[in-house]
Amino acid sequence: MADVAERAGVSTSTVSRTLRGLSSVSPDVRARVERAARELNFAVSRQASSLVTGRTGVVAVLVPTLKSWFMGSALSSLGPLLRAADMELALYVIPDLAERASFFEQLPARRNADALLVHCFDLTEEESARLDDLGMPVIYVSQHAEGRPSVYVDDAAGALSGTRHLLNLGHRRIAFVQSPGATGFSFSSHERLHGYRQALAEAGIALDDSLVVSARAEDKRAVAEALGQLLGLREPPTAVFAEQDELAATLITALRKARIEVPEAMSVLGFDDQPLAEWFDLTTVAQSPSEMGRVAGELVLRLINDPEADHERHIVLPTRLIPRGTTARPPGPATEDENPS
Amino acid sequence: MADVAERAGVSTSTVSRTLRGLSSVSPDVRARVERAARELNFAVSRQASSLVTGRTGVVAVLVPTLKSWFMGSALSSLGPLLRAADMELALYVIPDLAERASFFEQLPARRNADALLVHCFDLTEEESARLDDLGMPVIYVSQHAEGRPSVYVDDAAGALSGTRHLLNLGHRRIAFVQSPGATGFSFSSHERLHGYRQALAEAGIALDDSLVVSARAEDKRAVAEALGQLLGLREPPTAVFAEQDELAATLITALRKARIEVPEAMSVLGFDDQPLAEWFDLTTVAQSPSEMGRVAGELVLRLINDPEADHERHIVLPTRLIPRGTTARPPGPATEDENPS
DNA sequence: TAATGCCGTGACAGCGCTGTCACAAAGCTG
DNA sequence: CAGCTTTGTGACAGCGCTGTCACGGCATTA
Repeated sequence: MADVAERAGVSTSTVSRTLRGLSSVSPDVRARVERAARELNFAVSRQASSLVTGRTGVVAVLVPTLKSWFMGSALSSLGPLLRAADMELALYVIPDLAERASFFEQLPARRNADALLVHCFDLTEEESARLDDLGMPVIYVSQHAEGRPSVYVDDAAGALSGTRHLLNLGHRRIAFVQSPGATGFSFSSHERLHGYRQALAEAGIALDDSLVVSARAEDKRAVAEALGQLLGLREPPTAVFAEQDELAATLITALRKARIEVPEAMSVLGFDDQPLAEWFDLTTVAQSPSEMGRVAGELVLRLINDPEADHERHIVLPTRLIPRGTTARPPGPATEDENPS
Repeated sequence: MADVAERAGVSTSTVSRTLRGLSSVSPDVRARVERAARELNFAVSRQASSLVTGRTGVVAVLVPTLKSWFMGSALSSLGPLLRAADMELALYVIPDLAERASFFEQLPARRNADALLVHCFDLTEEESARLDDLGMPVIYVSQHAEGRPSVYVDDAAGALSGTRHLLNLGHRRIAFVQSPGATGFSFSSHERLHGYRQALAEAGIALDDSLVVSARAEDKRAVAEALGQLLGLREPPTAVFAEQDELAATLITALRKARIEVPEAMSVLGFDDQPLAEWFDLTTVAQSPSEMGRVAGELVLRLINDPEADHERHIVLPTRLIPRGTTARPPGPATEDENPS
């Protein structure tokens, strides 16, 4: 910076002011400084300025993985947004519980970021409490954190409308398939199940726990077994609501293999609307992770600029039902069932 | 840090030495300092230390998007590796040409990282030259950069073995479908085409340019049209080699719609082995982006630690052919064709 | 016993910026 | 035209660390 100052014939103070875009610099000095900076290929050192300002210009982002469509989309919209605000994005990929423990042990983001964005982790209260002590805004994305700023999709409402759609088609026996993660069922999982149950209750249909089964989405064998449980019931379902599209796709594959036509003999409904859904022509409840990334990014920038302000703490995003080809009226005399007693 | 020093009854120098793990600290002092640091919830400020050491502890990573399976997998393996080496990962998502121009204009990574990892961009020579001036190691991932360190998959060899597989099955009319990106055909694209041609040449089959068509993978209509070109030939192909799995999946969908059985009437071969391939039971040439991320991460760490060392500049990763259900012998009296004159 | 070397520790400057204050010059006001 | 404000600029301390150097104490050697 001293070099630039010398070349432009001004003090380093003035160079600093110019490069930060402060207004109290006369136009010709500004021009001289900018030229000098360009000629010398100069860029301010973030390290040095953050040392004095106390702001790092970094947003730390915690994600469990980047392999999922969801994370990829969220970060793909978050990234450019932060860059436009002249912020860096420090990424922490925490793939398993061991890494997670070591992360919370060291908390490497501690003094090295202005805010933290935590994606989809379903943290324990203890973990959240540690993050509270970080001394920076922490935003929970795609999960609900009591009393802390968070951005998430309205899973319950989505599942509610999805289930209603199946009911409206005439289905009365509707199964729900859940997928547990490494630390049990996620918050989203619970909410979606809740929405499903609410829709059934609303329609006056008694809950039947044998219609709710679970299997890890990645484990095709387990999914097939879960399907088997449903097919072996005295009164099997005519529709299956899968908590995630991937699960739905696996179910469809298994159903086809068993020569059970989708949607003629069995309707399948997904949740997410990831690219796979289109390949499978899957009716699904869409959420938009890129929208979520954008909203979370905007919130984080607001919180950095005034952490005290009374921002909306919980931003809940809507879902949309996308009708495609895997749902239809149930087999049999559905017309008569449509106006139940 | 002063607080820790006071609490432990030592100087800040000693605290610094302890926390950096230098050996010249007596065991009991080390224990005292570590306890004090833990009790005060202290972590060193990277900004401050990088100011004096000149090393930022950051690896900047440039990616075009994170929505692709490829990027997600690469970063998912890179992330934990860098964290294990106590490095931060600064992510720059550059989705379009405008962002790209502005990135190269500002070069925000300039003094804020120790190394730069550039993924899949097919940079112009001018852009690469700018990066050379950055004063830090720059590693090109999944692309070939003349005279600069890079990590990429052996696309030509992969396409060669893929095409050979089709030839071995008895196919003689084999089409190749390419997908152009925003800046034309990628390096990989060219290499794969090259491998395809080489296999044909090797088998003594004359190249027929009408068998090489192109369509953007995302544009299903365009892919269908490209397929139409092939089907409208006087002597249509019996197999199609798609440059990417997504393209292959779109082709399969279009073929099914046209009631052309895969693989009975037409074999389809992909390239990538992304999750979609398994859903489509697609025979494909597999590459491993997570392996690539790992290798790139190791290389970057080596280059940071001694930039002058004579490291292997180009790391070429192998591909593997994954036989699945979308390739078969060509229709008709293939047995006779198998030993061509 | 004196000379020598090594080990563990502390003092202190300085990394590259920014914020504060001081100050000169120019523009107002009555 | 004196006295005020406003504007643009420079000097300088200090952010939180680390690297260097100096120094006291102990072990080793002649």
